Amino acid sequence: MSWTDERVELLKKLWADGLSASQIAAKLGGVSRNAVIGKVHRLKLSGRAKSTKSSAPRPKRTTAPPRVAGAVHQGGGTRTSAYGGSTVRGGTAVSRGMTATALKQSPDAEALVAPDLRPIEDVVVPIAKRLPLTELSENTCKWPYGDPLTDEFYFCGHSTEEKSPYCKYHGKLAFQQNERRRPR
DNA sequence: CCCTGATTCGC
DNA sequence: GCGAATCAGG
Repeated sequence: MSWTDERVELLKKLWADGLSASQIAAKLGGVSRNAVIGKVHRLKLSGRAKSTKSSAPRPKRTTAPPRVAGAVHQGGGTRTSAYGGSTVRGGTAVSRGMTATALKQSPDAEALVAPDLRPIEDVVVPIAKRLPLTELSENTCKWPYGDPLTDEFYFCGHSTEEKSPYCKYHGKLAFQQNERRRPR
């Protein structure tokens, strides 16, 4: 995505409105927050009220930072699928949830349907961050909410635990629900 | 840890 | 010019 006049105008407006770089990046789409910040600086419209620095001016770097080819940091651009084929303890929770919804015709399917995307017992899931797909990163929970075919579709977005596509709440829920399910 | 903006520098 | 990598701070 390139910086068209319109996108620059929107950037200026949102920046002036006090939105953070990542928020602006999300609204613009197709760019990372770094890209936004970089553009802001090039446009020379940084220095917005707040002063983060002042003490200890950043020393210049002498060694070039190592660059990893194909690496993706925050924000937009190339990104692997949220579903990515990654599994968690015997199957994706995503597919499990979808399967449960699709299996309504099965006699005892009711036991499968309702609870699947819901907290159980005293396990409380804090309010989801409701991130769109474009806002997910490697470390955001990819537990889906809503119907992918509607506008009401978003992801949990909490920080995930290491090596897990889900946050501690959804990783735990998926695990516990899986164990509770008794085949009869 | 999460986030923020700032900076450098390879492309 | 662009933006990832990195830094410094909250």
